[in-house]
Amino acid sequence: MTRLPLNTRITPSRKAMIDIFASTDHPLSAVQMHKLLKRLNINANITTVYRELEFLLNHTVIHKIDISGATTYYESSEGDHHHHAICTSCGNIQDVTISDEEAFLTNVRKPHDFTIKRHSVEFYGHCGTCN
Amino acid sequence: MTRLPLNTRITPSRKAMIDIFASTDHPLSAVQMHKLLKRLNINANITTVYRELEFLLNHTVIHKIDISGATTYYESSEGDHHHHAICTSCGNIQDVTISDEEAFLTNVRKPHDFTIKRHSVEFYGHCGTCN
DNA sequence: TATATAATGCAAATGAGTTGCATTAATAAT
DNA sequence: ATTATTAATGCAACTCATTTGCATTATATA
Ligand SMILES: [Mn+2]
Ligand SMILES: [Mn+2]
Ligand SMILES: [Zn+2]
Ligand SMILES: [Zn+2]
Repeated sequence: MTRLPLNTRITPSRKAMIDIFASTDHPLSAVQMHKLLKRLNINANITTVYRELEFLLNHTVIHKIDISGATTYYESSEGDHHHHAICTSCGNIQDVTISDEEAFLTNVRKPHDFTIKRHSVEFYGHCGTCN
Repeated sequence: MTRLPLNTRITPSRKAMIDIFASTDHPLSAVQMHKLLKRLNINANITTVYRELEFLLNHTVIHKIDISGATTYYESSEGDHHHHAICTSCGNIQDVTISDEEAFLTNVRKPHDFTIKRHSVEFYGHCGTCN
């Protein structure tokens, strides 16, 4: 929850994107966000969407969900730390938590002198409807 | 270690790529592999390299290392299961093992009805020389 | 109301990876 | 050894996500 810089201007697309991320539990791609904005009659350019995603990432309002060989998704940084399960058949993304993630991290035998800043954990497989 | 199909032809670039992966502990990108082949006087087209990587992936000779916002790397499937630490400053990739990974997996609270086929774990931060 | 500059639109560029198609070459069959 | 089959390849063109340069617009501030 870093504060946004004081020189940050509240533009319609920025406000809308922040609101959308805050009010949905579902990850979104840049293109999906672009379409959502259109539906709200906010006709931002896709470039603007990408730039705003970058901005929100930089200020930890959102974070990335990297999917192997596919488009990047983004979701709000609100809520507890968690990871994702991605269906390789339909692309469906679901939340995954690791109970006692502390223990998991202490079991990581990281390279000598490596300082871990963040980690990324994804599970790939088939969701209920694709099984 | 799935067998390669019986109709698989042993071409110079295929043999070289298999050998290279088998004899190095270092992950390689498609472009790096392409350059390595050149140095061995094997002038395969970059398309051929991509196609061969796909082939070797399909037959589990190698596997992917997905790096957030960067080029994909590949490494041999030989050796014990492990993960990676990626330096966000210099791109250096190092192996990471999780002791008692069994425990880690049993602590994963996966979505109901989701069948996990594989998982991906990466650590991002700064390596020794970039600290 | 005027000013500074953050944000935007648009077109063009980038970069990784993919695809279609004609050609070549590894292997099996004769 | 020769021929036939088809896997593998080269090349150019393409796709797709994302980025960049630059001129223009609009938000916040004075
Ligand atoms: Mn999530
Ligand atoms: Mn490795
Ligand atoms: Zn599914
Ligand atoms: Zn480094």
